[in-house]
Amino acid sequence: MAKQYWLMKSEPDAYAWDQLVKDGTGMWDGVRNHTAKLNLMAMKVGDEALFYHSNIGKECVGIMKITETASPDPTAEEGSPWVIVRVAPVRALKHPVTLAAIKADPALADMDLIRQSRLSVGRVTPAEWKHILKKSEKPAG
DNA sequence: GCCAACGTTGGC
DNA sequence: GCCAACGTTGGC
Repeated sequence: MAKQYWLMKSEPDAYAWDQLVKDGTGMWDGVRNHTAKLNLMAMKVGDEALFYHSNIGKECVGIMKITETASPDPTAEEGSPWVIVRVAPVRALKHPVTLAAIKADPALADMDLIRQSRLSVGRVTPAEWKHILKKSEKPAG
C-alpha cells in the first residue's frame, strides 16, 4: 500500500514535540476514542504523521514516522481495546503551520482536523500533506 | 433501541 | 471561563 499520512494531536503540557525529539522515539499512548483507535490500527511502518500541539500553540510543529504498528496500550486496563503505536521524529517544520492558517486555506478546510475538532488522530490526504509542507516553508502560512 | 443527561475535549 | 461538538451512560 502507498504511504499514508496522519495528524496526531497532543497537548504540549502532556507530551510535546521537543520531548519526542529528546527521546528519539515515543509511544503514542492514551488514545481513548474509537475513531482515533481505528486510525492507529490502520497505520503502517513508514507512514508519516504531523505532530500537532493542541490547546497551547494550536499548530503543526513537526513530522514523525511510524516505527511500529499498533499494539495493546500498557497504560489502559487489561483487556481493553486501546492501542498504541511507536513513532520517531523525522524533522521539525521550518515554520509551524497554525490552525488558523489551515482554516483560512480552502484547500485544507475539509481536513479531519477541522471537521472533527475533537479527533486526536486523523487522516491527512497526500494532497493536504503536500500543501501543509509547502506552507511550512514560509513564515505564517 | 431510543433519547436525555452528563462528561470530556478543544477552540475561542 | 465559556461553549460547541461529540461520545458515553443509564433510564425507560
